[in-house]
Amino acid sequence: MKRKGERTRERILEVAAQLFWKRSYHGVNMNEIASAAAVNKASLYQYFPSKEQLALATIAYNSSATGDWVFDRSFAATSDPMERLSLIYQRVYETTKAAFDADGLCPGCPFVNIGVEMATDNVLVREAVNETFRAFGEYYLRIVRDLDANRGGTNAGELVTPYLDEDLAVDFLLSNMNGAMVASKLQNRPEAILDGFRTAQKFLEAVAPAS
Amino acid sequence: MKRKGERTRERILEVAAQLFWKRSYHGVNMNEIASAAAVNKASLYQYFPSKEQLALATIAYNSSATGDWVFDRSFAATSDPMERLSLIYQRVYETTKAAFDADGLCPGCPFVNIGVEMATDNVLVREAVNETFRAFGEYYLRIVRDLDANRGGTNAGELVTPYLDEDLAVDFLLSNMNGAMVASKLQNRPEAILDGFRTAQKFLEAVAPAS
Amino acid sequence: MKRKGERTRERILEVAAQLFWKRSYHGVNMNEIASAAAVNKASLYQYFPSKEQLALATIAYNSSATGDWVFDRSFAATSDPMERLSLIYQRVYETTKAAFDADGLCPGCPFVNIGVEMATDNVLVREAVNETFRAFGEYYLRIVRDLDANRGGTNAGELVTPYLDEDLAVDFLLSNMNGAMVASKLQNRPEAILDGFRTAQKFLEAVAPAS
Amino acid sequence: MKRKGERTRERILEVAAQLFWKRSYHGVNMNEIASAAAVNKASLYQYFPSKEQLALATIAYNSSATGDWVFDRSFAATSDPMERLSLIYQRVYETTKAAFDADGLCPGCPFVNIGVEMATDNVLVREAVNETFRAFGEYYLRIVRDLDANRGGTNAGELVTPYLDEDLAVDFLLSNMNGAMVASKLQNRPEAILDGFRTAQKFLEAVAPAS
DNA sequence: GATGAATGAGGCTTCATTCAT
DNA sequence: CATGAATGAAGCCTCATTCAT
Repeated sequence: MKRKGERTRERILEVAAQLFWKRSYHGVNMNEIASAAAVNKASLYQYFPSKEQLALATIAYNSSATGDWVFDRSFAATSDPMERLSLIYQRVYETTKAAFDADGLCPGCPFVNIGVEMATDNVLVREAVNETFRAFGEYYLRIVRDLDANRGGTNAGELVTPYLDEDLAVDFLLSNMNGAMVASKLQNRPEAILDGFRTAQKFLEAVAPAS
Repeated sequence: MKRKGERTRERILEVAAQLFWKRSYHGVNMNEIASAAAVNKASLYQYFPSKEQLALATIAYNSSATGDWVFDRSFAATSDPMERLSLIYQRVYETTKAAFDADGLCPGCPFVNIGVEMATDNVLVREAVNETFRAFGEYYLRIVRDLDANRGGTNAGELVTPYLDEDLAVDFLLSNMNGAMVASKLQNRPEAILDGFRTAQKFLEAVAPAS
Repeated sequence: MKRKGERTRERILEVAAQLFWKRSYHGVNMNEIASAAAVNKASLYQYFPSKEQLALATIAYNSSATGDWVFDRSFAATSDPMERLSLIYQRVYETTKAAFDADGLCPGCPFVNIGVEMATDNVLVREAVNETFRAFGEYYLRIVRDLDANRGGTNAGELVTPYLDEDLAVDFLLSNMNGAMVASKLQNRPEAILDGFRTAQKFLEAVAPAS
Repeated sequence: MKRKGERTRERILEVAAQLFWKRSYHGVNMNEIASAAAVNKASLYQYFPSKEQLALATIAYNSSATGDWVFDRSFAATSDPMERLSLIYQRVYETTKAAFDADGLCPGCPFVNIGVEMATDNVLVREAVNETFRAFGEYYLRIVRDLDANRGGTNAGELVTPYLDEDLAVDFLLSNMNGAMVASKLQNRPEAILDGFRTAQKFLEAVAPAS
C-alpha cells in the first residue's frame, strides 16, 4: 500500500499529464497544476523540482500508461497481428473521442504534442519522446513480424528473404499513427484516427499480402 | 517597386516565420522578432496587431512559400508523378538539412509545429493550418491520379474502376509527410524525411503497381 | 473666408473636444484624434505641439462655445432672470440628452471632467478650467442681480442692503450646475440636470423671494 | 489578530486609495502602487486581479472609511441635525486641508474623481460610485428629516405634509458637497468646502426655517 | 506642407520559483 | 512536511512623439 506522498505524487502526475496533453506545455501554468492536483504550489515543487522535470515525468508516465492501456491490452486481447493493430487504433480512437466529447477538442498525441512544442528548447524532452516511440516500435515490430510469418510457409533449410522491410514497416506504423493523431487534432475530427487505421491496413496488406 | 512599408512588413513576416518555425510560438517573443527584423517593437504592432495575428500571417506566408518552392517547382521540373513526389521530399529534405547544418536542429514542419502547439487555444490557427494542408492535398491528388492513369492499359469501352482509393492515398501522403517531418524533428535526423519518401514510394507502388 | 489650415485646425479642435469630453483625456489617444479629424498624425502635431496643448486648446474652445450656445443664447432669448436660468439648464439638458441618446452615456461637464482628471498633474489645465468657470460666473451674477432687483421696491434715499449674498448665490449656481452634471454622468441619467434646475429655482426663490 | 496576507491586502488598499485619490486613476501606475505598498508587483496581483479591480476595491474601501470617519463620527458627536451637517463639512475640510498642506494640492472627492474619470469606460466603477452616494444620501436624509421635525410643532393626530421636499433636499446636499469638493480641487482652495457649508446652511434655513 | 513610417519609454499582467512559518 | 505569502524576470502591447520623404 502506497504512502501518502506517493499518492500525492501520482495525483500530480496524472493531473499534469492531462493538462499538458490537452492544453500544451506553455498553455498550462504551475498554478493550475497545483490547484487541479489540490496541492500547494510549494508542495508541488517538493515533488518535482521544476516545470521541465514535471514535464519529463509526465512523458514517462504517459509512456508507461500508453504501453499498458493501449499496447499491452491490445496484445492481450488477441494474437492476430492485424486485429492487434486494429485494437490499438480502436483504443486510441476511443480515448480521443472521449476527450472530444468532453471538451470539444481532439487532444492529439501527448508525445508528439510536447515533443514538437519543446524539442527545440529541450533535448531531454526530445529524447524522452524518442525513447517512447522506440518502445512503441517494438510492439509494431511484433505485429509486422507476425504478419510476415503468417503470410507464408517458409520451409526449413530454405533461404528466406523477409517479405517486407521490417524497419520500414515499423517506421511506417509509427509515422502513420502520429500522422493520424496530428490530423485528428488539426481537423478536430476523432475519426481521422480510424482513417489512419484503414491506411495502415491497406499498406500492410499491399506490401505483405496474406498468402 | 514596393513601398517601404511593404518591404518592412515582408521582412517581419520572413523573420517571424523563421523564428516561429525553428523555435516555436511560445519560444519566441515579440522583442526578438522586432530585433531580428530590425524594427522597433512599436512598428511591429503597426503591421501586425498582435502576436497571434502575426502567427496567422506567417502561416499564410509559409503556405504560399511552400506551395511555390516545394510543390510548384517540383511539378514544373517533371511530369512524372513519382518523380514529382520524389522532388517534393527532396526539397523538404534539403531545407531541413540546411537548417540542421546551420543550427544543429531539425525544425520539423512549420504547419504541424504551430498547429499542434496552438490548436487548443486558437481555432483560427487550427483552421489556417488545415486549409494549408487541404491545398497541399490537391498537389498530391494530381500525383495520385497521374499514377493511376499511367498504371494500366484500359481498353476503350471497358469499364474501369479506379485502382486505388484516391482520398485514402492523398490522406496517406499528407499524413506520411507530416509523420516524416515530425520524426525528423524528434529524432533530429534529416534523413527521416528521405525514409518517409521510401515509405511513400513503397505504398504507392504496392497499392498502384505499374502495369 | 478661412484658410485651409484654419479650417483643419478647427476640425481638429472640434473632434478633440468631443472625444475628450465623451471619453476623458487619458481615454483618447492621438491616433484616434488624428483619424477622427482626418488628419495625418504628423500634421496634428503641426497644429498642436502636444496632447496637453491640444487639451488646453479644447478647454478654450469649449469655453467659448458654451459661452455662446448656452449662456449668450439664453440671455438673448429673454430678459427674465429665472427664465434665463431655466434656459441655461434646458440647453445643457438637451445637449446631454442628445449625447445620451446617441451613445447611451451622459458625458458630464467637459470642464469638470478634464479639470478633475488633470488638475493634479497640470496647473495650466486647472487654471484654464477655473478661468472658464469664473467667466460663467459673470452670467450667473447678472441673473442673481436681476433677481435681486426684481425682488423688491427699494425707495430712493433708503439704505439698501442686498437681499442676498451675491457671491454665495453665484457660487451656489456654479456649484449646482457642476453637481447636476456630475450626477447626470454618474447616474447616467440626463434628467439629473433638470432636477438641478429645480434645486436652483427653489434655492433662489427661498433666498430671494419675489416681493 | 489578522493574518499576514490580510494586512498586506489592507496596506495595498490604503496606499492605492490614497494614490488614486490624489493622483487620479491613469496618473498612477501599478509599479508605484507596488512600491508605495512595499510589495512586489506580482504580489499586488495576487490580491487584486487587475488595476480596475483594485480601483473598485478602493471605492468600497473609501466608501466604508468615509462612512465611518465622516458621517458616523459626526452623527455620534451630536444629535442636532445642522450641527451634524456642520461637522461633516468640517471633517471633509480638515482632510482636504491636511492634504493641501502636505502636498500643496486639494485632492477633491475620491468618488467624484474616479467616477468622472472612469464612468465612460467602466460601468462597474460608475455603479460603485453611485452606490456610495446613495449610501451617503441616507445620512443626509436623516439630517433633513430631523430638521423638518425640529422645525415645527406637529400635533398628534394632525395630518402633516412635510415642509420641504426631502428628495430634493437630499439631492441638493449630495450635489452641494460634490460641487464644493470639485471647486476646492479646481481652485486649489480648501476653504471652498467651508463655503459649501455656508451655502448648504443657507439653503436649508431658507427652505426649512426653524419655527 | 503633408504623409507614411519609425521609435523609446513605459504600462499592465503573468510566470516559474522560493521563502518563512 | 505543508502552506500562505512573496518575488524577479519577463512578456505583450500602447502611447505620445518625431523622422524622412
